[in-house]
Amino acid sequence: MVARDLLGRVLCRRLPDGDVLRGRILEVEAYDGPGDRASHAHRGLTKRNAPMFEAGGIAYVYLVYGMHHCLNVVTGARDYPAAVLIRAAESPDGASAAAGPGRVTRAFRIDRSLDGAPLIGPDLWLEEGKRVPEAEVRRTPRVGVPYAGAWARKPYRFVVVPGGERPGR
DNA sequence: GGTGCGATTGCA
DNA sequence: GCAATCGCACCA
Repeated sequence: MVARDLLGRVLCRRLPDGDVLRGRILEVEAYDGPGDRASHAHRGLTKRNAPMFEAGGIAYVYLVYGMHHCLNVVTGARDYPAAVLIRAAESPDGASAAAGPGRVTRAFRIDRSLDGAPLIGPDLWLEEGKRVPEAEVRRTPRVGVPYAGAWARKPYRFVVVPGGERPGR
């Protein structure tokens, strides 16, 4: 599964001033296919979710609640809407972690100008990182989608737990 | 052309 | 517990 393989990869972002921010991905959620009721794509192609219907390898960035951006990695084939929401990553400053999709995009200065951008640079890209061992991967149901019925309970959320102990949240 | 709400966060 | 804040999906 692509979502699980994104854990540990390094999210990289070049700012307008040339500085580069990096941080390992620590938490993701998968949204898979038109039938996934938790996905923005389940009602079909719209202006907002259009990038999800493109071929994988690009970003899907949208604004939620009028104040927070969320970053997704589009993973499906063309016309098959699938994406992985980046919910948490190491903070670029290396000190703390950015936990929560809105915090990740804020820490990396990601907004809708990157919607649909290819994930192979120049402003946003992914690098290989140390693979996260299975012992440190936790699977849980997704967050914030209680309206999705049975789909809300699918264990499509992947979290890196450094010690290999205790599920997050 | 008008209205309601969300893949959230932060503060009371 | 609840307000903040706005693009856009949906209905008329």
